[in-house]
Amino acid sequence: MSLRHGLLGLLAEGPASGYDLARRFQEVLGQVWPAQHPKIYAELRRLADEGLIEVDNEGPRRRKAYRVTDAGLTEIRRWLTTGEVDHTIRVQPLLRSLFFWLMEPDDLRRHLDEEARFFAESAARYRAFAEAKDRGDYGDSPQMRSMRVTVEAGVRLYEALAQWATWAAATVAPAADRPIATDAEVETDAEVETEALDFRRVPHRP
Amino acid sequence: MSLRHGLLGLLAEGPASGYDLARRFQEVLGQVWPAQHPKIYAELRRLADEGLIEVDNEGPRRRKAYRVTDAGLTEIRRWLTTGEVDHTIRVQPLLRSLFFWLMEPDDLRRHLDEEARFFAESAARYRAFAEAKDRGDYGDSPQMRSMRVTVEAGVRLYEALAQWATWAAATVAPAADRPIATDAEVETDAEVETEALDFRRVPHRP
DNA sequence: GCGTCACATGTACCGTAGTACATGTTCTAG
DNA sequence: CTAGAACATGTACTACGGTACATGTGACGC
Repeated sequence: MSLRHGLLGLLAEGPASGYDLARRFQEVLGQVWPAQHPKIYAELRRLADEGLIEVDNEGPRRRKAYRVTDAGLTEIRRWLTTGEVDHTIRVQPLLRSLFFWLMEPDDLRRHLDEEARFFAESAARYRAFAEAKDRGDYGDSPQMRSMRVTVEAGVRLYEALAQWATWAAATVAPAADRPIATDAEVETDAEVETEALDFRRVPHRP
Repeated sequence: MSLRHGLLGLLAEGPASGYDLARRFQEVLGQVWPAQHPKIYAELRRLADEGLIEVDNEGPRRRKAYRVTDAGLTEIRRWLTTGEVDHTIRVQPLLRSLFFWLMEPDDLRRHLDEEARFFAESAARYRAFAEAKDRGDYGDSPQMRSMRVTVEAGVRLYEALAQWATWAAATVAPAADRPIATDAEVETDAEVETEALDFRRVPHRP
């Protein structure tokens, strides 16, 4: 039931259409909280039925933008302050790691290398945004400050995973032909060529 | 479709009943990959229908233990080496953090303190197990070595989250009446009173 | 001998996530 | 002026996870 509150929260920043919200979800939360447009449109209708949001304006191409109502604002605040936090972290690579003992050392090594690279790239992408934000590239609204905090979590989480994968490769399937890397050496500073995340607000084109 | 492979992987360690598997999922993966017994029993039947597992023995109280077949072993190996890795990390606290700007500073501070405490405790619990393992408390099977790797990820992930929450509290809602903590100071070494995780193999009582 | 706990397995239902498919509209580049 | 991209919204179906409910069995203490 988080999609519901995710939408409510995004709408609290300003009116947006289902299409806008789908894109924002994808850009900002793509790796962290995927949501498909069919679900978004359906949920928006339900939220509107319950009076938590209402149509703000209708634009070209059947575009329909919504805004939160007072009831909606109350609800998202209630969820944030008194709602149960779901602490499960569903990370498939962790599940897989339980079964590493079933893999051929070569396959495992290759697998962990790829994982490390992927996580390091993700971390670098998030860090690039964090740094842009800290330079002031995106202004300094309260929403931006919150997003900065979210992005920081992304950076830390992906860095942790990248370093874990590297550590795991050295621990579980040490290669004779390469030096065992230590955590310090694998700092994910990454000169990785990263396509920058676009966290800018979706412009409202009414 | 990870439950399927999770069960296959656990059964690769040795025969077990649905009940055993439910308990192991809960103990080992409770916070990371929850799975309820109804789903487990259903999936076991499906796996048996497809010939990936078969009944090993039937015990008292309708107990039915399964073991993997060769086909099942092949399948789990295939999944591990060539199956697509799902890299989404679904962490509700991250979603929530996007909306921190909607919270009262006091509520937010309280919230982040609680989160930090929770994550630190989780990290400490996993670390306690990791240390026990490193002392040799649980023997040294290949499975145990894999589990050690999984647990290491848990430790790192929860530590990262704990430090993030503490950092966020200091960044987003700094309290006038308390010093701003730095990352270094909040090392999650935690003298937290933790109930140790029980990672021992579920004994087979036929 | 009886109550209670842990063992052990299941059915039924609901809500949500994901995928495939379908459709109409405006803008822009050639 | 037309092809294609991007905008914009939806339906239908499938897979999956979670909760509630239901039932039977063996062990153990009192």
